[in-house]
Amino acid sequence: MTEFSKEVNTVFDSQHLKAVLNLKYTANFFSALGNKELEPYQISTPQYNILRILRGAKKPITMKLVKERMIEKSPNTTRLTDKLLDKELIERVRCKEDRRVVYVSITEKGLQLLEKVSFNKTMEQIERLTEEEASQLCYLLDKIRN
Amino acid sequence: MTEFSKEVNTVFDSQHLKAVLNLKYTANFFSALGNKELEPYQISTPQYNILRILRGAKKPITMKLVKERMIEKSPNTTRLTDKLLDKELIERVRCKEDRRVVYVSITEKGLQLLEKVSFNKTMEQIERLTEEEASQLCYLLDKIRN
DNA sequence: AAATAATATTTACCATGGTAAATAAAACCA
DNA sequence: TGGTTTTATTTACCATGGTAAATATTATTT
Repeated sequence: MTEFSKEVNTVFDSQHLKAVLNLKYTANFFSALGNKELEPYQISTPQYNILRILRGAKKPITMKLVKERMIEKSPNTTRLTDKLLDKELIERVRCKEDRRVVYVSITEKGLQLLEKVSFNKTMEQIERLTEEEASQLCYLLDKIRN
Repeated sequence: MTEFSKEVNTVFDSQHLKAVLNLKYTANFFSALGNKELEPYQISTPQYNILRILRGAKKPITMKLVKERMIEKSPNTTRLTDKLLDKELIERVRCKEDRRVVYVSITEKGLQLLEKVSFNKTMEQIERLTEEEASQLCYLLDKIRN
């Protein structure tokens, strides 16, 4: 019996509701694990994601594009990039042609940090599923949402 | 192609990592949906969960027990119960024998609120899975964690 | 009995997520 | 041109999650 099912059993009955709670519980489990793995590098998961996006872009991109590529919602992007700026992991430049626009890019220091991060524990965890099971999980998650 | 997979594809390759991101994305989807469904009642999901726990207990229980039965972590329980108190949905009494202990219980008003809430949209969503698929999802989530 | 340890709860602090409003600049239009 | 609308970004506000420290009270130990 996993921890979360203590309350579940007192309250819910169907497999469906159990699945949703299990979903949240498991997502939370992985978030916590991810945070733990990033702790040595002093950045948060959303900050890490922004660095990934910037590395993937291979050139300065607008805040707008960063926001679009993030899973989470927008106005916090400024706050997150502020912190990455403080740590000199990214750079921010205002566009000369259109002064509303701000370009963001990853610095050498940022790239080096990304090199160092490896989500070993997370990998270990998710590899408890076979490749086929992982696909099956994705299928079920897509189906439950769409 | 779902929204989140835009970034996924640029960055990750294996089914496993895709599954973890899908997991977070889907959990987030359901959180947002749940918040939306509770909005008319002016309580948050964690507040709702506390009410459920208190109704389930059928008698005043200690803060300690409330915390133990919650999925999320502890010290915020005080903050959450403060808000429920403001709305007169719960009551709090300090134990006379052991003055460290605080008992919490749900009020009539709290019970009535619980009666009214129905997670229709959430139910609709999760019923896109068959009973068997829901079980399978639970199985996979348990396996990936344990 | 006094000092110390343990327990229950609260408070403080910091980072996040989400909505809405504010700001600034450009585009559009009459 | 002057006024309005749109777009890009930022700021403000509020609720949450997590860790750690503070407080209050009880239990234990010497």
